[in-house]
Amino acid sequence: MALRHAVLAALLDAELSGYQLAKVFDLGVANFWHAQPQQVYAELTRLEHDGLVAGREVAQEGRPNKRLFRVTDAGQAELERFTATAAKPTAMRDDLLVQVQAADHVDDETLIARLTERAAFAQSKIDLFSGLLRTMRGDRAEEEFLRYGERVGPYLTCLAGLAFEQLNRDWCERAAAVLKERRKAHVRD
Amino acid sequence: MALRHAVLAALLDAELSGYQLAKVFDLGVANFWHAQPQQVYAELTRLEHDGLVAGREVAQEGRPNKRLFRVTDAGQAELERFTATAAKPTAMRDDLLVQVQAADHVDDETLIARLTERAAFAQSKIDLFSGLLRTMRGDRAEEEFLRYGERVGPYLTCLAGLAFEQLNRDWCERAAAVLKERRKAHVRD
DNA sequence: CCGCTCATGTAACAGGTTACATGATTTA
DNA sequence: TAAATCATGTAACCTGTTACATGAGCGG
Repeated sequence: MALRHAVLAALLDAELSGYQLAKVFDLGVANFWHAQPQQVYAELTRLEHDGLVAGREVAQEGRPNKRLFRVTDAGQAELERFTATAAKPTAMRDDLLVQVQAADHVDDETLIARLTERAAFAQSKIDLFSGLLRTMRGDRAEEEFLRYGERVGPYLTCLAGLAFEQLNRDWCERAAAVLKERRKAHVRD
Repeated sequence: MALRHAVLAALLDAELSGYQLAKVFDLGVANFWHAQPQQVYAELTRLEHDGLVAGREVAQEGRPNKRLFRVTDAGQAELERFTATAAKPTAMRDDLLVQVQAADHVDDETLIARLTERAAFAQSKIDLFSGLLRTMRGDRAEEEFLRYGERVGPYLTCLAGLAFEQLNRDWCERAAAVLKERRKAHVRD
């Protein structure tokens, strides 16, 4: 039961439709949680059933009608309760790490390719997050925004996402460099 | 089908029993993948059935017998195939991030407590990983080990784990500091 | 004698992924 | 005219978590 709270947290800032929420939790954008659209729709149904969010139908012209959801008082209370419980640390689970663990026993050419791909992906997320942060803080300096800004939650999670992707990129580049160096050393043998 | 490859990768270095593997993938030690013991045993059964690992019974005195597993040629080939396929980037999924996303809408006292807890946990993993790295490289300098060491896969994944936990710790401390500062600012209003 | 480590599992459940389905409108 | 976007779901499946079960030896 974790997606529930992620959805509630996402709805704190604005009324959103299932479709918009699905995009928030999509791979490209997700800075604090990730989920498939199907999961989001299913969760919204459950949340509404449990009275933690309330939806209202909005008629649109030229495109399908949509339902906008907002957090109810019960939903707010549930978030409060959730925050009070300890969050168990995320377990490391990344295919790329498994592949690197197997280095020296698999083809390093392909492994270097995987690392290079991932570094590029991380870079694109870095660009995305940097832009989001700039938008959030507007013309204020970061320190000032963090002290006096009206809402820092999303900013802090975005900072985490940025740092994480920078780490990803740097580590991938380092690992790729190491494997390349070793190939040269090996050839010399 | 990801745990399979993690198990295969773990068995590259040594013949291990299910029990030993379970510890490798346990929360405390896992530097490249995490899984419950039950999952490990189940996966081993499947891997053996598929001929990717081979187990041999080892009789012991004073304690239960155990089965040691090693990677077969087919298992090696499977790992090779796996490495050739692109690994999809890990999706961010951390309860703590959700809690921080909701900051400004929930009690910051408890949130700061959560962040402090996590920072301490991260620190303990930093210590653990630092020790593992020292053990792996022995008396060699890191650069030298990475260039000429016989096996760098585990070292690289451990480096990733270390960097990740350092990031965790730093971010948690930063976020907690920001929330504390804001409480002061708020009181002054 | 209590709890820990070694050693291996089964069963039920919760959570997440993939595939499939529909249908209108806007953009290239 | 093909593809992308808006908008919402169902169903089957795979993966991971939690609870439970067993049994011997070892250390405090």
